[in-house]
Amino acid sequence: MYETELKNFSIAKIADSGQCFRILPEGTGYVVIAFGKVLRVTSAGSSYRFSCDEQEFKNIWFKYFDLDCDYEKYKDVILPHDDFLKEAIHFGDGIRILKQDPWESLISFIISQRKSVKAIRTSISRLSHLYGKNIDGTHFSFPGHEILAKADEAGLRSCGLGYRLPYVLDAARSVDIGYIDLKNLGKLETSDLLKKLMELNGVGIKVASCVALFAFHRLEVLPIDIWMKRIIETRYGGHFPREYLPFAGVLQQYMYYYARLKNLSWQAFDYQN
DNA sequence: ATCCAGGAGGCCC
DNA sequence: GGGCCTCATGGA
Repeated sequence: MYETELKNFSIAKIADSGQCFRILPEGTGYVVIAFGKVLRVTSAGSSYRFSCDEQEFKNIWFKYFDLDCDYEKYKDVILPHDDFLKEAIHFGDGIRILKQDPWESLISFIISQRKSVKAIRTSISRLSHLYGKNIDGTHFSFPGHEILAKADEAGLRSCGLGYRLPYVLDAARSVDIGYIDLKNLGKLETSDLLKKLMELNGVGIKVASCVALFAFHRLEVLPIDIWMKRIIETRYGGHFPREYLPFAGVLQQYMYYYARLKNLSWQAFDYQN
């Protein structure tokens, strides 16, 4: 058990921010399944309790939650008349950009295309139960590439992958044979990282951007999904403000969370697909 | 029941 | 390079 006070940290908001799919409400708190481990998180007054010792917290979870980054500073970059971002950052205070496992992120966001966050969670949960390791009796690790590369199609189909099934298989095989070396991708410049990821069938600019942002912490990358398209179109006249570009990924996360959870209306916005 | 979802590939021009 | 069309399926 490790207990600590944390600023700008909300496990609930992070769990529902659409960047990760295996932080789930359980009991009075949340359970995080990552790196083959299970971490329980509960709030205790103004502090948080984590179900691990101090050493594990500092070795693994401190980095994962990006706790050495000060998120208060993003309030200072809001442009004078940008009430939308002001609202979004206020509403989403506590969100952080995680540093997730690149392999799990890659497969997760390949699966994510044209799926709701809820449906993505379901697919990844099934995938883990079917091919992952039993960690503690009830939670299963995300399966490694060596397992998925040899997975049977019937099993994969039962995970609800739909037309993304060959994409997942191809990616697993590409990583398994070393065509994609995830350990070394982090050394690449962002544009080269995106290019390399997009060599995979089923990985376009949006999925590559999510992996770059949520696993490789490239905060300048701006993933544009249907929600961000609507936001940019209706709130920013079709162009994401260039003043925000150096950390567009972070600001985008507040906007996405705000729009999705407030279920904003888009007036006459008719953009679809 | 009908529509939507953290999109991408394959055409065609 | 941009404009359409299609893709399988869970969730609301």
